[in-house]
Amino acid sequence: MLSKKCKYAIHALVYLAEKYQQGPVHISEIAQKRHIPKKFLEAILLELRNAKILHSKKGKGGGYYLHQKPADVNLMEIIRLMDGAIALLPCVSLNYYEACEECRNEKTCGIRDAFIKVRDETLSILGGSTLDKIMKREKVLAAK
Amino acid sequence: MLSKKCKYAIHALVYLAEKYQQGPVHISEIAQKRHIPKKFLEAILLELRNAKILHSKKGKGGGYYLHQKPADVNLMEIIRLMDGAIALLPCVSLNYYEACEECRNEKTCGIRDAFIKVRDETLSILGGSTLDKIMKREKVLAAK
DNA sequence: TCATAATCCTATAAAATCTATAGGATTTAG
DNA sequence: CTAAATCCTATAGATTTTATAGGATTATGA
Repeated sequence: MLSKKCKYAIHALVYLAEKYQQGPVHISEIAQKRHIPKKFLEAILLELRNAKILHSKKGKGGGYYLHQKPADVNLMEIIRLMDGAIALLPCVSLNYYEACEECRNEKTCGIRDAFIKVRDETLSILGGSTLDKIMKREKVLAAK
Repeated sequence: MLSKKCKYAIHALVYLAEKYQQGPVHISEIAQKRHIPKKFLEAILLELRNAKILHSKKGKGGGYYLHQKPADVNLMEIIRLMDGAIALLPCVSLNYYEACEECRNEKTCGIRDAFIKVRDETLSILGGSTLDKIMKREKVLAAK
């Protein structure tokens, strides 16, 4: 399961994608519209900014806005940033690898195989899910 | 990420699959061979037994053994039992569904789509991963 | 220049979950 | 009847998640 932090991040980014190139958006506005605790959201947006996914403008009239195009931000990178590994086991994680203590020998462990497949399928789907596509999908669903 | 509890369960079940139809196996033996804290493992095996995945024999000469054939136990059911939902969002979970608070309208939420795909692919892979296949895989890898 | 409005930043509180153990009750074999 | 094993409930300890507090910093514009 994704953490609330991660879900908040995704929702906030979709919101900002909808306001792409319309100037900085206040934390308060996003918090209110998406029902996210403001102070928590503040920390999340800061992290997204440090990761160069968002830009910010300080002071009066400031706020947050997308650094990259909505087509260039995908769910895989957001989740990795917020929650860490996407793989279900540390020993099959590409970005957060750790050896499993229970396995005596990783090379002969028959369990990893399935989790490698899950990892690759998951990365493929999430990597292809951009803010752009999510927005388009919302429009399609809203039109029904 | 799977919990340790879940990883322990999988390893214990693979161990018991290797001893299928060879009589009850002591908790202590599994704990020692797979480096799992004994008391923790005890609780896990009890849960697997209550779920009819394992059988047990009490008293002297007792222990645990598989209730079903290794070909009939798969990773999907083990993970669901130990960790709950396999889906990454509660609002796309088949067995542990909950509405997302952030979404105003689930029907028009563009985010769910990708997570439904991830869920289906994951269930397909884990559902097809039986103890039997894991054992066979270990033999193949060990022969290399 | 200065008041105001916003983000920035660190620390920490509160809650929930995960991991592990304690201790005795119960059952069975011999 | 004793020893060896699971059964069961409770709970302690550790870690992670969620959320907030409080002030520092920065930018705008009157």
